[in-house]
Amino acid sequence: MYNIGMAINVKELRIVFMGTPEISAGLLRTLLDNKYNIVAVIAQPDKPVGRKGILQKVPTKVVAEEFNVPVYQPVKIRKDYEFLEEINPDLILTFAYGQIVPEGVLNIPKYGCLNFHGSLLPKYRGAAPIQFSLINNEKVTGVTLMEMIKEMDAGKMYASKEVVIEDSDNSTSLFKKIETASCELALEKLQDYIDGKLPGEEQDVSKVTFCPTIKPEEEKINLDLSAKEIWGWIRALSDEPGAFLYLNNLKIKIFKALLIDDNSTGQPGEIIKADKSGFVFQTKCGCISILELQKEGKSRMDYKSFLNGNQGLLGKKFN
RNA sequence: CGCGGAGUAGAGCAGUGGUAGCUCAUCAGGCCCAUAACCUGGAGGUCGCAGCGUUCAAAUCCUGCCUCCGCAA
Repeated sequence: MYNIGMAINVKELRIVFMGTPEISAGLLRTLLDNKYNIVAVIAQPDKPVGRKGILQKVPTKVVAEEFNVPVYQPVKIRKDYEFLEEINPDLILTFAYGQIVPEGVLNIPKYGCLNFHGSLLPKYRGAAPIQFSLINNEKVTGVTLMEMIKEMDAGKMYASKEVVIEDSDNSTSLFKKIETASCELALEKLQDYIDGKLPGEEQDVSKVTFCPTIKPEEEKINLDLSAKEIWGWIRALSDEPGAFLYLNNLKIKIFKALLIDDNSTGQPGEIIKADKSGFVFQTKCGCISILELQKEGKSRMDYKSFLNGNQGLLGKKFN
């Protein structure tokens, strides 16, 4: 559709990269390592991090500075994007930027705006696709290279790459896998896109699902759910921020667990085993074996260490 | 100065003034068809750092600092 017959190397195009977190920084680094001409990086403003509230550079900014690429961090891109006109990009790539990109921006680059989305669209449009693929115990997810349009995550899909979810995966490992897949997808398909070889496929509206951001109150494990669903939440919230339950009024974060069975019934939250052979609690339907956890005020530890210092838990209940 | 918890053997904890203890792990030996089970014995800590603080006596009280963690942002 663009310049067919006239070879244009994607690496010669002026590309603006928009993204903020670690996963985005990984893709940015790959593009820079492969000599893509990133002329600017747009990221969320730096935010205070940690107990002390120290201002920390966002991950994409760190990478950009390493390669001497100018960084822009508008508080509201919706209102503040005239600087892009001067940069005059040919193409904009976005991956987990964190703000809605206004239509005014979408119209600037001649080759348009592409987004990397961490799911196989049309499933899991929205903010937390990677976490929700775990919450819903998906076996396969992936990353989709898509056209950005006004409606969020609704544009044409140009290419995608599948990622297999193992039982041992959690959010941290799955983010890493998606990051790797995104890098491969970029290197394999961006040139094809520029060459006009990717027609793009409209999303099947009947198959669209959405995933909202996870609210802090959802980090508390809901004992009305089945063991399988709880297991999904534990994996989705691990290693950060950690799904938790209360035991004796103390917050216990569960970082790693196993689904032991998904049909036994009993008192939800009751600890039915607490010895060397395991630390298991019952749910409404099935039970879960805790492998790594953290008591509030303490650091993360394996279940054997925890039980060593916290004896007599058999029969007690999480709530 | 946002609130709070904690730093004692490799790990998890107890120990709020008087010669440092428990559980697990570890090592040696024993029992057993066998064992992650059980029995016996051993090794392993200047009790986060500093004050040459208070005291006849400090892990324990006081002062300052460092580090880790939960919450709030």
